Amino acid sequence: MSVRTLHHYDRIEILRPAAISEGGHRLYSGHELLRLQQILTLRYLGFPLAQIGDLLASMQIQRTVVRERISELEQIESALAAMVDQRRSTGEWDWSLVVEASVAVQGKQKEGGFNVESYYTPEQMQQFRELGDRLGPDTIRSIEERWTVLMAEVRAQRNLDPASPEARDLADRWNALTAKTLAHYDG
Amino acid sequence: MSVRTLHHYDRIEILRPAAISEGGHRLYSGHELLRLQQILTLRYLGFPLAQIGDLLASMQIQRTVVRERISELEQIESALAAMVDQRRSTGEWDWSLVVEASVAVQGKQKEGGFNVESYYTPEQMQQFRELGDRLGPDTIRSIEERWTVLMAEVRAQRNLDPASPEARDLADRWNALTAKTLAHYDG
DNA sequence: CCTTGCCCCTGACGTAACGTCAGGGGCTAC
DNA sequence: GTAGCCCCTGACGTTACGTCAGGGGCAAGG
Repeated sequence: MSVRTLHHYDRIEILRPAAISEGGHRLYSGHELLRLQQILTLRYLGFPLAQIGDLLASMQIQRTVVRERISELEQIESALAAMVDQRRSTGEWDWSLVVEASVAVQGKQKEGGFNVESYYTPEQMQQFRELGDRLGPDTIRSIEERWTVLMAEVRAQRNLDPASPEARDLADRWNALTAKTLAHYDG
Repeated sequence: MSVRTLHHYDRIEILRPAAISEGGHRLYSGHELLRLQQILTLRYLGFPLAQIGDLLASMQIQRTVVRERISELEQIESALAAMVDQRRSTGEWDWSLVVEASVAVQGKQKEGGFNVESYYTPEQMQQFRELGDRLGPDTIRSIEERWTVLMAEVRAQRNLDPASPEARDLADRWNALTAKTLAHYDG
């Protein structure tokens, strides 16, 4: 990376410094380095810099949504585990725990099934619509397809130990899937 | 390929049309298509267009030299074969064929061994020096290294049937070796 | 023969992703 | 405090084309 490249990314607003020193120097933190890493990956895959900002924003939203979904699943699982453990140790159902688990399952899954729509807030859906306008229908459709795959994987793994490496490495897997997804645009 | 790309390659003089019609249209033949294929390969490997013209010129010279070398080896081989065949059929040495074979071997191999220098004419060496000035010492050195490898392969294969697919496909192998060679510049 | 439609021509200017240069300032070390 | 190295900004340069405008070739069909 050259300094001029950082200037360029700053000017086109895909990577801003975390802060600017009194002397006017750009200051970057680890967060910016991570973002830079993502930018370089997308650039290597042939994306124009002008699109990369929007792509990363889109992925950031999706990532947030997936993380929320995981924590929801963890809550459901712990509620169910508490209910079953109680029954196993006492031989009796603790009906308050049963109700709590029911609320967790019903409340989180809502219409049941894995309806993607229900996991986005209205504000997020609006953001997606605006992104869709900027990126074009084909691009956004392809992104959504790939994310459906990730959703399926998350669902398939929800019975795993939340403390397992699989669960902990989800961020890494997200990166890998992102790379795989984007590789298809390049072909 | 866009028309504008062809205009561009014409302007920077790396691919000229074979002819120009009365109406001013560029006319390309199979020869130009082959050259275009080479240009696109080099471009894919990351070479700037400005260098590609010189690189192709350099390779064209080397290719000619290698082809001459092959025909020399074929002559030597046929002279030796005639000599041995004669001895095998008559039981006697035909001394005129022995002399002919000796002249072929001595005359073509000159100082003996596989001294690259001895296979270039003074004009060709001069062309190389001029190319070296334009391309820089590192580039030309790397090209020469790779071509030494090709020379070794040619030498190793000189006992093969000249009509064999190996000999006939030398042009293809040249292309493959070129691609491999150039890939190293890219790394 | 002439129009229609598609392609080609040239020159000028635009674009992406930086690099280079010039003029000026920050920071650390001796 | 000053030398040396890095950073700043703005302006212009570079590569490999793309786009646009104005004008013409050329084959098919009326």
